[in-house]
Amino acid sequence: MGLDWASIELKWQKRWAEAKIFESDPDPKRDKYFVTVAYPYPNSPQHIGHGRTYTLADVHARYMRMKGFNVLFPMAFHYTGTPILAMSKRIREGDKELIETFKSIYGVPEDKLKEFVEPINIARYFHEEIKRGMIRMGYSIDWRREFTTIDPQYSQFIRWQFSKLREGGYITQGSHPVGWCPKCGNPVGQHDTKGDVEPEIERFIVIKFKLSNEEAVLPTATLRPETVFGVTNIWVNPEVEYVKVSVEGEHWIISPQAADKLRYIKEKVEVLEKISGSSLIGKIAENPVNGERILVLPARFVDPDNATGVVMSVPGHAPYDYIALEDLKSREDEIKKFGLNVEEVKSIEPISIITVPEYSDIPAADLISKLGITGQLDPKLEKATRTLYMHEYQFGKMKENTDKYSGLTVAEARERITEDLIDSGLGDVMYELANKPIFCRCGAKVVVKIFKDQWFIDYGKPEWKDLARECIKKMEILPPEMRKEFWNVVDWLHEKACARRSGLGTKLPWDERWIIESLSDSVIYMAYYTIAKIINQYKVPAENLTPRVFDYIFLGKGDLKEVSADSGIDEEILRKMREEFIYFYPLDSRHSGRDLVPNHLTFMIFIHTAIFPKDLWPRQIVVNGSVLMEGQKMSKSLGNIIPLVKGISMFGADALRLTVLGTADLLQDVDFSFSVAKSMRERLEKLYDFVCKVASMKTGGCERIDHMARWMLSRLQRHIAEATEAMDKLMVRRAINTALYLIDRDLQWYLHRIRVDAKSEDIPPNAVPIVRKVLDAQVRMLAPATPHICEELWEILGGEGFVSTTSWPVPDKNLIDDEAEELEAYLINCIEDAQNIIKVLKKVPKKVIYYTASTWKWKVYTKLLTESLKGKLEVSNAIKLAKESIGKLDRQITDFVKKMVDELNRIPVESKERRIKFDWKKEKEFLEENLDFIAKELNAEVEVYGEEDPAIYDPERRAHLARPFRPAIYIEH
RNA sequence: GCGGGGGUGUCCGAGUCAGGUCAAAGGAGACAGGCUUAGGACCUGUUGGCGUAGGCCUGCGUGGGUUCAAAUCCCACCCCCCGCACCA
Repeated sequence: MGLDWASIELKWQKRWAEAKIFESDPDPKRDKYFVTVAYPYPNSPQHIGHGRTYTLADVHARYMRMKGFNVLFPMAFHYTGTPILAMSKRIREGDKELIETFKSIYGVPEDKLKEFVEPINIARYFHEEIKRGMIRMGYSIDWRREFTTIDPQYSQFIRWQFSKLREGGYITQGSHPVGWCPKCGNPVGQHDTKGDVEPEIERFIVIKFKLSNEEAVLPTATLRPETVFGVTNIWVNPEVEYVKVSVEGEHWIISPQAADKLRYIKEKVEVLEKISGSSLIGKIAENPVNGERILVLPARFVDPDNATGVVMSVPGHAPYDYIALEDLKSREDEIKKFGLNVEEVKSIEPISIITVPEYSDIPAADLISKLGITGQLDPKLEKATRTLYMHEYQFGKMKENTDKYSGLTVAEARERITEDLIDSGLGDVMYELANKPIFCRCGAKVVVKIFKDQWFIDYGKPEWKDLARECIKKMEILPPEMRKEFWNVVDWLHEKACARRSGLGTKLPWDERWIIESLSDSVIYMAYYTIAKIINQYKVPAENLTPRVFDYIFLGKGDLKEVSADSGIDEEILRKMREEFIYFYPLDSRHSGRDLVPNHLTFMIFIHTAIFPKDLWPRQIVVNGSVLMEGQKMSKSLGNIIPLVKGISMFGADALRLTVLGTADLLQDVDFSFSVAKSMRERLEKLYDFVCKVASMKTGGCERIDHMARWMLSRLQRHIAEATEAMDKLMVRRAINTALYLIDRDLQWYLHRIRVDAKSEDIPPNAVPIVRKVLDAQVRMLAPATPHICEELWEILGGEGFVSTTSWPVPDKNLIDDEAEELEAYLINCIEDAQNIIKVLKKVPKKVIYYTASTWKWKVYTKLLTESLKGKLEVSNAIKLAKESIGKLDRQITDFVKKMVDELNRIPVESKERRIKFDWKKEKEFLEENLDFIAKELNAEVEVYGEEDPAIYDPERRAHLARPFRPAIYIEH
């Protein structure tokens, strides 16, 4: 069986489009609500994971629309960036893996694939594919405002943005190390490398040890410059050939590999001559910080491919150095071989310069013996080094033999020494890839290059950070846990490169060699949506969109007539654009995945504060987690990426929407699974069947409001309130859970209860109006999440217009009926108690007898209940109160009071407040009214007596156990 | 390291913000029964321990604390996942 989902979806998508209900224009009579979501990068089709963020934004838009707002929810496409470029290059080169991905996972047709050699064709293809998917998911987007980030008009907008930033002093220029492909002549990111490795750049401090009697230095490279005070010798690898190079006029002796690398870092690097490593052994150098005489010694662990290939030896605090030194000292032949003085070498002892808690003076030695390291090529040395590095950095203090750094923490000392060394020319900086080797897709080995005169947006500016903080303070951030994270990001954010040399995008207005990078041209485009409609409509030429035009529209600067004359844009069009912007801005809610928090979302905040006045800053950010596929991360290599359109054809758009929204809280990862999606679809089909059934039923003439009707309607109001509260915080999962499952559970109970007299499974006619009320609310509440099926159900139920534009239900306080709910809870308890006893008895019951509590018990109970609302009950006081209210006291009474005090001190205030309103005389009456139902549930005969009933049947003397809200029970078997 | 999220029963996973009716929703699996030629699907029941009366004991990463009362609040510790940029 099952529904024809596809035709229902198409039907409503078509009707929505025809009725243009999602096209929003300024309407001064209505409040606006502006929702955006980070636009997609069209280098692949969207998959189920992307679907989550967009669906959430759509649900939000739909919810606000039902709340009566004039909602604007637009969409655009982010063509800017290099990955598309890299992809087309790979296609051109016939990359089998990528072609296979496109063909089999993404389903790109052969003829289209051929066009992918042009980057723009990749973008155009996936743009259309993604857009189709969005329409098929039922997103309520105003498509009139669509654009791409390489539209010339948009480029004008971005140029305006950058001019503003530059005017505001937010742009700086400087040099920066980047991963670099020497062959392509471009910086490389993760997507440019073989195996998608992100180049990690490590910063070494080079400390220059001048050789005695020579015009050359041995530049040792280290990550721990503060240990220079503990240097006992220098290590070079005797089996390696070194070179003497001129580095900006200074002579360095380094490995040839280091010389190659330096070319990308230093201005002038020239190799002068080759020098064998062994010939360096025995030379004397001078420690630049204290003038100590330092001997050059041999060590095979020295890697010529790492940094300079020259290492300063700090045996006290570096396990490698310690073991190498011990090694050498124990081998006289080796010492002699290099012509060294045995006594001199043997006299070298580690120097202790740092104190670390729980370590001796020579921490390196501690770790060596602890880990049982035996030689200088032992792999455990790596671990020892890391451990010590971490401990000293965290807990270490500089000793008194470290000159002006003594007493500082290691962390402080490192910073200060680095600065001092570089300032004095005794030190320098060298970069190295931490995760080398890395290869560019073209095959060349990636190096580190200082990228000259790079343009930056200076997110490190303190005054700017203050503005950003102010914006965050005023903003709503959902879920609230994320606020802290934004706060931290602002703290550590610094200069961010904002332009690059290749890729699609907009050229920097003042330096056209550069293309504005994609995280920098996507920060205030929400403003552009407001005018994109008009630009598209009137086909406003890009060249007319001058900076003065944007100043006028977005900042209200200048005079309409003048701006019109100056730009050549009609006054009317200009005025309209200004109107749209003023009406829809600021942005009310921005949605994205949590991966964009440390970059895009924070940049958006920064740039808004730099360009717009405070009343136009964004008002809310909503962050959601990602989607796993059957418990695993989605990835191409696992082949578990399901394109969204495929998901739609498998489960239907609504079931898919429900699955990505209803199975995890905002921040948590959704674990998508086929079985869940399938059960969601089945759940919706069940709802459909039920609605059809109810819609076809005759409504009973009299709409008698009996106990169960009151109960059902009361429960419904609570669920509406709960779902509304949840939606307001975008806790969509909770809202769905309430609207779909909790309401249904109560509805099932309601139907179960009222069917007691009816033989058939049909709903009694007088209950139909109640059921319809429930369904009406349920369909409205589900409409944002599952719009297609809800439109269908809305139509079946005879609703007016579209459910998408009808109102969200409002709980009716007058229908809240505490008594009905209390009575019903009471009944369920009575049944469960009896069932519990039957279970323990392990007998089939013949007759179940309930005894309700006597008048005096109720009197005392009511008294104690009143008293307990004032504060904690004490047994002694309670006994006094009991005596007052019934005028006597005996063992039975005190036992009862003790029990009640215990119970009353345990139940929540809310239920006490409900109970205090309860008319206890109804207890027995209510049980009697429901005898048939209880009998059916327990599958036994049921009788009810009052504890004081003269005609009581109580063979086992159980009646005296009766308590208010808890009748005594006797079960005959 | 810094920052963020998280550790719940056989497993997955709610509950934690607003402490109490929480032995802890909902699934899955397992077991028993119904249906069926059989399997599947479906339905009913059981699924921490003890108990011939609605009860008791143990229990929500570990250890403390606050409280009449803690899965929920506070402190410390252990473990897992994610981010730390020039990449969308």
